[in-house]
Amino acid sequence: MIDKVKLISKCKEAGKSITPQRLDIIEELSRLNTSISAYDLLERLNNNGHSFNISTIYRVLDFWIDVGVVHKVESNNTYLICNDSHLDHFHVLLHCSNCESVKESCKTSNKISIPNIQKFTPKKGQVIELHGLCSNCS
Amino acid sequence: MIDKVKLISKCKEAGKSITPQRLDIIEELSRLNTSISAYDLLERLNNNGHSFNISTIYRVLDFWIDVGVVHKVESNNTYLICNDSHLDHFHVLLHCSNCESVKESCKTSNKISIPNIQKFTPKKGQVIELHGLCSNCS
DNA sequence: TTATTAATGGTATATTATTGCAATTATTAA
DNA sequence: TTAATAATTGCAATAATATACCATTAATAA
Repeated sequence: MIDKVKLISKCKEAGKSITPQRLDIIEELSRLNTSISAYDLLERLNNNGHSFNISTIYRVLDFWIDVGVVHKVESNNTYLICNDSHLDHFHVLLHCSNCESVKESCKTSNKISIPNIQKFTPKKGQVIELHGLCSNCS
Repeated sequence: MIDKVKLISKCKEAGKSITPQRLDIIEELSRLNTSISAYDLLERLNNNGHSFNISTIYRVLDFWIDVGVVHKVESNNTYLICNDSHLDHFHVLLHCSNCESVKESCKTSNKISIPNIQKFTPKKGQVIELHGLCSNCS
């Protein structure tokens, strides 16, 4: 489960406020151990007593992405809670082609190294998706 | 412009055949120097005398992705012709957050290095998208 | 408290992608 | 070559993902 105190302090740092909806949605996401689509998250929440609208889900996910607590997994349009929001290294998402799980590699020793490419300046803290086979499936 | 002879030989290797539609579509893609969405590609083609259906565009793009000649840019749902289909290294797409261009880094010296992460086995030849500022915009 | 700003709900709609089936084209077998 | 078979394409419908707009509600500041 997510650490609410930590969340609140992150929001304060970013000058943003937590609302009940934002808390409910991030808590639901934190119950999962893999990524989920916006519509599936909506369904889970609404089957569980809530009655969110899809636009709220997208807005709240974007809010948490802004704060640095959620990543969007671009290759399958799902959303994943972020274990580690340090901005000084890349976040590596490991996407298993077999079981479809997406996990974040959070060991700092696993820093990916990217050479200076054609004078391109990579953004700090960005997400890099790697596809392959996870330890269970390989 | 794309090298047709090379394309044909790649298809043969993969046991696939080239059709007029497949050629027309890949030729249009090769006229661009950045990535394009499926619907925009459809519009360009159809403004230019063709009358493709969107499903053909998607199917043909998937065909070329299979052959290794096209990459899908997952972060903005566009498609990019591939300069370099070697399967033994990662393809790095440089996505400029300012001018929105997407270019492939094709120098082999620019190999990205990824450590062994949690016993994860990365797929050969996969595409890695990097976001940042290109040389023009930084 | 009142004014102002921010967030949410609801609907409509935009964007991206796939499916099923018929028609056409290409390939293979006879 | 012709018939049979397989692959591809066209077309329409629809699924899946995401955003825009505006009214309402909640939070914050004066």
